[in-house]
Amino acid sequence: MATTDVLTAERILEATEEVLRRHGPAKATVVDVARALGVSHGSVYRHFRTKTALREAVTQRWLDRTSASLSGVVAGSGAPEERLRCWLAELFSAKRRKVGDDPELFATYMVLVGESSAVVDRHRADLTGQLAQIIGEGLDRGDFAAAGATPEVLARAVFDASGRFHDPAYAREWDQPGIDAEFTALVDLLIRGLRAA
Amino acid sequence: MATTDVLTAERILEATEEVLRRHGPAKATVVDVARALGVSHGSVYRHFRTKTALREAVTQRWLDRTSASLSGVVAGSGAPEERLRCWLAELFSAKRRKVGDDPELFATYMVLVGESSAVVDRHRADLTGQLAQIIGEGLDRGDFAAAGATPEVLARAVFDASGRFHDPAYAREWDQPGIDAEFTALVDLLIRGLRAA
DNA sequence: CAACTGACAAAGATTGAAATCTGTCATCTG
DNA sequence: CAGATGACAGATTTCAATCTTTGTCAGTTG
Repeated sequence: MATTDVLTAERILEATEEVLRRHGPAKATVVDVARALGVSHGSVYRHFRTKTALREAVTQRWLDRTSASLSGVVAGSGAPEERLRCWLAELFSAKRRKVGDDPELFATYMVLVGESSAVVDRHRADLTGQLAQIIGEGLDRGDFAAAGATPEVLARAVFDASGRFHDPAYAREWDQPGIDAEFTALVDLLIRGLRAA
Repeated sequence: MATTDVLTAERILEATEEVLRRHGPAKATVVDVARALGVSHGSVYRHFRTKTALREAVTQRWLDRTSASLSGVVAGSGAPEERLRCWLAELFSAKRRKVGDDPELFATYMVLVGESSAVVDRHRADLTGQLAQIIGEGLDRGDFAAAGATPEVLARAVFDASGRFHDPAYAREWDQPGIDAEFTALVDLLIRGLRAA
């Protein structure tokens, strides 16, 4: 069976996720990953130059799963305003689901995210790119008014403004009562700011 | 001289700030504070029940200085829109000045702030109260449109939305090039969202 | 010969005994 | 007698010895 006897980067990433889930970020060693795969740790180093590179690859995979799940909303067929609302709601709810379902695993990924700012910057660029796509369509259709700004600048502003509802630094506030009302108030304010006068 | 021979809470707070500045948050002990004042550490405990209470009081003093410096803008006489812009700019620049002038002291206060969430909640309530004051006036004058929301809800939305430019968690991004343009883009978006249709 | 192994040096983490700190309180002092 | 002291117990921190991990590479295996 090719999936169990050829050592690929993919299989290593899978095993690393499992080890991280079991042991947490502090105690997950390269030797643990190798043991889980039944190989020597030297073999892992053939696919990832350093432990840091391995951790970054795992982090990227995790973040990319979020980006991918949102790209469906970008490609959707509704009005831009509705898709923007939906995109922000989906981002918030996806993050909230991740913390709620497995807080320890989420904490693990928060540590990894804190370590690899380049990967995070890329993820942020992905997401603001998706936002810029939606906002750009809104401008083209005349639903939104740019007021001198490009879709990219507006996307970045919307992304920053909604940080409290997707930045993991605020995760412990996401189950407080009233959070949904605060989210709605913020999104309403942003959408009114984008709308054509 | 009353300022040097009577042991007051105020003098203890002053000495604590000095000790924190010198030693940092991890190595600042109650005995250090007492030594700086020339008293025994038992005397410090007469004014603050625990070391935690002392740290919280110092943190509150520090945060209150920011609130106080902004209240001038709230009480100002310009148009609400201009005062809101000015308030946000002043908050951002005050925070930025604090990191820039003495990064180590700022890091010290970031540790303290992370410890005492109740004090931070109060500070946030102070600041959103100031914002609500300005926004409320804007609504009264007809410069702003509520769209069904109270000044408090809008204030909270504006405060959350501008988090990247005042939350210490983002401090390391505050000297990146382009940050001022991003700040302006965000504030423009928020103000357009608040304006009467 | 491409993929893997495992012994190894250097870097980093763990541990537990000793030192320091927090918070209390019986006692002292002006 | 209000306010300050300092000795003390228990909690926390430090530090150095020891053990684990990372990353390399000469050598093995299919």
